[in-house]
Amino acid sequence: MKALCLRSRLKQFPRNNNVFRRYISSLPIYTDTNLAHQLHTIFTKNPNTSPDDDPDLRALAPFLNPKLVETVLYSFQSWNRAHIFFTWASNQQGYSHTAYTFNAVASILSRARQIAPLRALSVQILRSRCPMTPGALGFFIRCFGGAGLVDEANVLFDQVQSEGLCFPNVYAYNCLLEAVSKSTSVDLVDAKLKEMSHRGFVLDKYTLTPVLQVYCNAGRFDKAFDVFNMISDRGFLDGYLFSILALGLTKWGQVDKAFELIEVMEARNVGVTEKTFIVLIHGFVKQARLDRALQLFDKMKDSGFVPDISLYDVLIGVFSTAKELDKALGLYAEMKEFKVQTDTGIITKLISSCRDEGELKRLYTEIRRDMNLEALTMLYNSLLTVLVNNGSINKAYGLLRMLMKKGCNNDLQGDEFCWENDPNADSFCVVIDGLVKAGKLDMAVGLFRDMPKKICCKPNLLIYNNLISGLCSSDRLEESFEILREMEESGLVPSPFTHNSIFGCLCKRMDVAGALDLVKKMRVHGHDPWIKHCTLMVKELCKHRKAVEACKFLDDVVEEGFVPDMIAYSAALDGLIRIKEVDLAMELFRDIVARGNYPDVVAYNTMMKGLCQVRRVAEAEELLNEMITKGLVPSVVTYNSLIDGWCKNGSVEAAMRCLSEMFDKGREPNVITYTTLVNGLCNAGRPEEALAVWNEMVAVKGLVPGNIAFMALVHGLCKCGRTNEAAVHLREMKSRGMKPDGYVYTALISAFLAELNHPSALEMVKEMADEGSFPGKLDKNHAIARDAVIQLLRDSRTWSSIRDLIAEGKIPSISMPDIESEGLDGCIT
DNA sequence: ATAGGGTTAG
Repeated sequence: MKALCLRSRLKQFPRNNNVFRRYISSLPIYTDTNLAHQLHTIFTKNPNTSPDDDPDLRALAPFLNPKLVETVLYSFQSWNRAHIFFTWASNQQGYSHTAYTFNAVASILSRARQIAPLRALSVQILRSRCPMTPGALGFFIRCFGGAGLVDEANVLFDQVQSEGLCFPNVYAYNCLLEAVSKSTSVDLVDAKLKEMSHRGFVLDKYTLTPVLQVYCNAGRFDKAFDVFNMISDRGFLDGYLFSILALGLTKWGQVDKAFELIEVMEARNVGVTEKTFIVLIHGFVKQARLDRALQLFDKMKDSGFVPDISLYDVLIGVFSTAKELDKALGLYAEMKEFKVQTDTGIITKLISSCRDEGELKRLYTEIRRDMNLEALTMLYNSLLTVLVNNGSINKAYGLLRMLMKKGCNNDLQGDEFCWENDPNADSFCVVIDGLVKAGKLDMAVGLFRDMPKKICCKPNLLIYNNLISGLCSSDRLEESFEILREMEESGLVPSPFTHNSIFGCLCKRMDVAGALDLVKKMRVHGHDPWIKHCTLMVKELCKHRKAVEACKFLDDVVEEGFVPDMIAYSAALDGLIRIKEVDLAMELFRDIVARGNYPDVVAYNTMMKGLCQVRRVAEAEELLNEMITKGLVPSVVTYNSLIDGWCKNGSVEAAMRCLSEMFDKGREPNVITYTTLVNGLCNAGRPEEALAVWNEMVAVKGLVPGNIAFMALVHGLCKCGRTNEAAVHLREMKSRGMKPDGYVYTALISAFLAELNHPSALEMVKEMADEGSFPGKLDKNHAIARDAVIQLLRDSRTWSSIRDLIAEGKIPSISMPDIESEGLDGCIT
């Protein structure tokens, strides 16, 4: 009894040494204050020496007794000291812990949430075989429950019984149930309830409350309502039990039922506590039931409670995501009425409730006085963001510039805002980013240069990255390097994005040496160069017929330890093929596997195209078989390339066969397939079949031919001498809004001239001239067009029209001397 | 607050 008394008195003391010392000196005789003090001092002051080596401790050990140990345990501020002392005491000869010393250390460890030592303690208490009263067991179990060690509590509860150390009473059971109450262990609860009734225990309120809690946690409302009714029948019902049930229902989405329960409480005059209101409103909001949340919120106020800031915060938060500024402001006004102190979180939510500039300004006028400088800057930055997102980048820029002018005051003309705050780095970030996105790089750089040299405006990584990336996209590489240098000097570490922005720019410029230098630097930073930039380098080099250099670049990148992917290699393959280095391409293609990549369908397509173009269709066919063997599925592109190859190789039959096979294989031919065939058939002098194929594409397959397809057909028909049909398709093409180019017109004109149909040829020249499609001097078709014009000038039916076109400048590229030299000066006035 | 690049038709 005395020990219990002592413990509870000790617990009231804050863990403060002076207070403790004063207390120690007032202790009654039965505790040796001097001893307790000495032990406390030794364990506090020598944290580094092992207690076992301490001669002073060895001297004190024989005087240990449970009461002393308990006193000393509670005297430590740190759980760790207490634990060390407890362990030391455990090992002293002649001393044994009692349930009370175990409980003392258990409560200390539990409060400090020291799970592992607590677990060890449950083993130790069993091993020590110390007997305990049901009350002591209950206390111990509650320590475990408080630390969340539900299973351990349960096991221990059973073991102390089977070992005969304790026979639990209702209180001990209740403690166990309380420990279990945070869990969803319905089975465990049921088992314990059964045990209790077997033993003839009367279930009281403290039994049934945790039981209800567990049923609610597990969503077992059938059982929960049974228990609830049982509690009600026994007359135990109170607001707390209602709130457990209501909150459980809420957590399981049954908001309406929870709300009904509150109404029942009101009807029965069971007071709903403030905490219940708060917890339920939060729960309703979490369940996205703003309607009920607001209803309950009103009830709460009707009951005379002043809602706390957390409720205003969460409700304003909902209105803020819905962008309902008015409703958010309504709550805010109410909050002020209740004199609830606002905070930054709420101000932030109000700011993000604003949809546009107007709303931000309104908000500013309404809550200006409640905002501190930090909040003002936030509002200001929101305004800048809104402006930037609405495309008013100039306005955002202007505002920021205005703010940068010190002594910003009420005279700011034309603006209702009065900013007395300073912009911060975020302000600049928003505007610089906006300027970069709007392509106003010079302004962005200028603003960056003018950033005030203050800590709050120190450019951050995002600013540097955005600026460097913007400059790089505009090929302003030198400035990017300069800014990168400044960035590093300022102590910021470039991110992979920073380096890759510059790397991409170097690749776009085809600066192979520069790119490789940077890759070396990046490797030091542990940054991978983005392969898409390597691919870009390859593409650009290939565009300039430098496919060999591209391959070398890829090799060098590999040398640095970064292996490009198949896409980069495919680009290189294509580049080699474009400069007719098919054998080199083949070599690379075979080498790719050795580099750890597997050629994919696109790579095969590229290779096959290359072979077909140099009439090595048989090899292309071999590749087709190879890819199928490797489990790759040929695409429409694959077949299209092959069809083209066969057509150009004189085997139109094979191409046609392929077309029907495509259907079988489920690779639906597309416009390109048909166009290729139309072209091939016309070249083979088979216009009827070409028209049939065309018809199948349009009428049967419902495909929509584009510019190139139409031009192939028109050109092909001209070639076959089907000029009139060609002209019909030209009409159709134009009626569908497509614009034929000089190539097609020239074909038609030549064809009409060949048929000696000068009037029709003239029509075509007119159309071509009217559309400004007359082939320029550098155009392959220029000579043909010019010859046609000359021929038409020689014909009395057509010459005057041609003369007019020349006079109007619609045939600009035919120079006078050209015509005069033909001796036709009489035709031109 | 950050990926997405390679292949086919006159």
